[in-house]
Amino acid sequence: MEPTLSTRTYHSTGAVSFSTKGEYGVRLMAQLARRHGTGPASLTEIAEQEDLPRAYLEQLVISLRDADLVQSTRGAHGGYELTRPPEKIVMGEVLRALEGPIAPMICASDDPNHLTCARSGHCTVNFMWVRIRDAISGALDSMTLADLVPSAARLPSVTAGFIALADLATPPQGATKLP
Amino acid sequence: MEPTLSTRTYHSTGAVSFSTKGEYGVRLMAQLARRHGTGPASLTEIAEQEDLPRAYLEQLVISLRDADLVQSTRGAHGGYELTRPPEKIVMGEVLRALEGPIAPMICASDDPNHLTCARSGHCTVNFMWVRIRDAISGALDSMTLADLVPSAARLPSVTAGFIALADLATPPQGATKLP
DNA sequence: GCCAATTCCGACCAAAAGAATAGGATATGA
DNA sequence: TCATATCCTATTCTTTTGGTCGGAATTGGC
Repeated sequence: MEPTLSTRTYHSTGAVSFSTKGEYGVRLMAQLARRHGTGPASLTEIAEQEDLPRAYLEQLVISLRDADLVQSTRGAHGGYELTRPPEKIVMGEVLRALEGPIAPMICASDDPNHLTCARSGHCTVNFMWVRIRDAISGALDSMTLADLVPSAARLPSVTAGFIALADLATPPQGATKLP
Repeated sequence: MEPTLSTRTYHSTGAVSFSTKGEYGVRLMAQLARRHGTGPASLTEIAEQEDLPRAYLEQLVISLRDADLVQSTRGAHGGYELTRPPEKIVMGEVLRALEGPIAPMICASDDPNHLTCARSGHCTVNFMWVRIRDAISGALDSMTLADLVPSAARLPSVTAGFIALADLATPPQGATKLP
C-alpha cells in the first residue's frame, strides 16, 4: 500500500531554505484548511492527495498537534482537523511549530529564552541578522492559512451555514490584510 | 601555527538559518570594510582577529572575488580588499555570492533561470514562499556594508582626505536609507 | 468480541550537506 | 632565495535531513 519506490527529495536551493518539514507541513495544513468543518481527515487520505509519505507526515503532525494547531481523533474514522478556522491560523505559528524559532543566525532568534552568542558586544553585524529575522517574521505573521486556501477551493462544510456565518462575524485577528 | 584543536560549529538554530558561509563571509567583509583604503589585508590577519579558520576563509573568499566584491593581490604583503567603498556594497550581493540565490523554497527562487516545481498550477501555497523570499531580499537589499561598520570603527585610510571626499561625493546607490 | 482503520511512539538508517583540514602549486616583495 | 601570500583541489569527519519500520494503544462498525 505504501509507495515503496521513494525518491528522497533534498532541496537546498541556496540561502535560507526551509526544509521539507516546513514544506510538507504547510501543504498538510492547507489540505486540512480545505476540509475544515467536515470532520477529521486521515493522514492516509492526505498523503495520497499530496503524494507525500504518510509515515513522514505522521511525524510532522505531532509538532502541529503539540502547538495546538490541529487536534486528533483516534481509532477508526479518526484523523486530524484544524482547531480553529483557517483565517485564525497565522502562518508564523505554523512554521515555528514545524521548524523551530525563526533565527537566520544564532545571535538573532525569535525565541526569547535563547542565549545570545559570545561575540555580542564587539559584534557589528548582529544588527543585520535581526533585521532579516524581523522581515521574515513580519511576512509570516501577516498571512493566515485562509490566504493560502481560496475559499472556492474549500469543501462544503457539514454545518456550512452556521460555521460560515460565525467565521464572517469574527474578523481575522493578528493578520494584516494583503495589499 | 594553525589552531589544531578545532570546535566545529554546526548551527541550525531553527528555521531559515544561514550557514557559516554566510556568517563568516559577512564578518570577513566587515573586516575588509574597516580596513578599506589601507591596502590589501591578508586572510591570516583577519582569521586571527575574527578567530576563524584561515583555510576555510580561503574558500569563502573565492566566491566573493568571483562576484567582484573583493580583489586580491598575490604574493608577499598581498591580501584582499574591497573593490568598492562599503556604502556601495549591498548586503544582498554579499549573501547571494556566499550562499546562492535567496530561495526559501524550491518554487520561490531569486534566480530567474531556475525551474519552477512540477506542482505549480495546482499549488496554492507557492504564493507564501514568494512573499517570504521578497521580504528577505528586500531587507538584504536595503542594507549596505557601511550600515554594518560604523565609520568610527574604520581604520584611517591611507589617502584619507581624497577617498573620503570622493565617497561623499557619490551618493549610496541601490540602497534605501534606514528608517 | 473481533476486525480494520486509525493515531501514537520510538528506534533505526542512508544519503546529503556542512564545516572544515591537508597539501601542494604559484606568485611576489624584501 | 626565502617567507608570505593567494590559489586550487581533494579528503575527512559530523550533523542533519528525510525518511522507513515495527509495534503499541484506540476506536467505530459488524
